[in-house]
Amino acid sequence: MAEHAITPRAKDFSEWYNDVIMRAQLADYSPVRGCMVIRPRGYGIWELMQQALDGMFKETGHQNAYFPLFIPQSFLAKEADHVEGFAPQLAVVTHGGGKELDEPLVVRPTSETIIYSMLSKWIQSYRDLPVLLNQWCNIVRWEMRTRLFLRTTEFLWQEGHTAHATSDEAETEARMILGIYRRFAEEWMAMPVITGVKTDSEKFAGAVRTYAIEALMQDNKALQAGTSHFLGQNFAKAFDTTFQTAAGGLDHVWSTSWGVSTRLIGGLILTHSDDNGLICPPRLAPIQVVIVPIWKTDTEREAVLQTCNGVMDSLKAGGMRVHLDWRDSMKPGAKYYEWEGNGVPVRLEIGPREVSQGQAMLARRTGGKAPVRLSEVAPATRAALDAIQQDLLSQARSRREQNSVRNVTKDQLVQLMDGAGGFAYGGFCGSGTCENEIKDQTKATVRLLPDPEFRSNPAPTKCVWCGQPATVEAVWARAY
RNA sequence: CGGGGCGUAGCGCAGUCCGGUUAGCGCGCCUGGUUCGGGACCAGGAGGUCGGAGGUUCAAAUCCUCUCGCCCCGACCA
Repeated sequence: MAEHAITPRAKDFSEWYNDVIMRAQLADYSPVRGCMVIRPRGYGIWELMQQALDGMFKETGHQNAYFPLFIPQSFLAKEADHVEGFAPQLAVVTHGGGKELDEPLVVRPTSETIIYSMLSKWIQSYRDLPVLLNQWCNIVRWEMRTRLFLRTTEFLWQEGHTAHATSDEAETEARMILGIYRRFAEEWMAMPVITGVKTDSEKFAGAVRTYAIEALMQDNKALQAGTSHFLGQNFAKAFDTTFQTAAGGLDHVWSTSWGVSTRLIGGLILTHSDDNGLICPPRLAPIQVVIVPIWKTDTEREAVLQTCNGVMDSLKAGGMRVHLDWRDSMKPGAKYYEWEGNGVPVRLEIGPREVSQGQAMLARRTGGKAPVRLSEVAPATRAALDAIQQDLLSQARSRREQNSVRNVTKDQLVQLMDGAGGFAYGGFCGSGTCENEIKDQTKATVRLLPDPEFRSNPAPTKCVWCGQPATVEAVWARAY
């Protein structure tokens, strides 16, 4: 196994990010520009993410379905903002079976159009509502510049699509999903997020409102980690998705769409990892515990083997994902480095010394090594995993808070974005003029108009930029 | 599309300016042995269209022209 050297974060953060991915074998560049291969160690994380999210979607009444990859080009054009927003990013198939197609097919950049065209057939009455769908799939958005996981031409995601009888119900759905995303980010990824609504310039093409979760990465750039859109009746009108109301009238459905993608893996890396490689939060670690046996003689080998197998069994019985590294071609120290680079949260070292003392040495990826009694190895390891999960979240949260500035002035905003970066909270008049000027001069965008929980107290009264009365509070940052 | 960097063994690189035997080095890989508690060592091996095409030359990894691709920064982007 060729190991990949890791550039320190302080030297070159972008290189560090790439190096961590290569070292941990999460992904690789593909022969096709802008695309990536997700390798087993990376895909394993995605599978765990899928399981967790899918469970939450099912619990809230959603069902999975699958809609086709190809969308007639004319469908995209039916919603004006939608086509305008996505036109530059489309991959279009013009030939099939050796012939030019009558109508070009778009490789889905998102599936609203094809889904609403189908919902129009399936929905007749308010009794058919709500429709709560989700699909796990790949999508393609042509990008000028790509980065592994964070922005690739093709990526994997889930897209939820729901149709409701009332505006309020759709709004509630969009909000509820945002809560799921937040819970997932914090409880599974140990990645704290702020929630709120996007400005018009940042919202999804075709949405009435876009809600989002935003996280702050280690380099103090923001990452949009998930979005949930209240679509109003925009797509329903474009695709004539109507239903008969209880009163006998005809109305267009109210709808939502929402998604998170393999970009989350990039967020996970950028939130937790260090100069030694990946740090994977235990709940999303394909391997949570690696057991490294140590022996010299055949006699020792037998005793160690027996103990290791016993430990592995009890950890598995305790619901943990364990790997026993029984390779005899590597010294223990070399294995330590390898598994650290791979991000495995807990390592158990078991040699003759441990066997004779009835213990195992438990090393945490986040630092620290201590013996645990073999009789308590499962609960002790479980506790270590839980502690690591909690520590990662609280460390990330305090880092975010240390790099958040409240009630910034114009000068502070400029200086901050030009220097350290981070989240800048301030008053905003709401004008596109100020928003654009700030973007031009600081390269920072409004990440969110934060939800009440995240707002400053007292609320800012004046616009950071123009000094006019503030209509809302905004959070600025440079973003991925 | 602009600016910068770069394509030589699986990975990381030297050699290129100033053309000259069989193109090297480290890591990894294979075989054998000794090792084994934080990246082991010795010996012997395998592995190359020097990104591609054309040109100059007695001779090209090296010089010239064209071309393909990758990374970083920018423009752009739920």
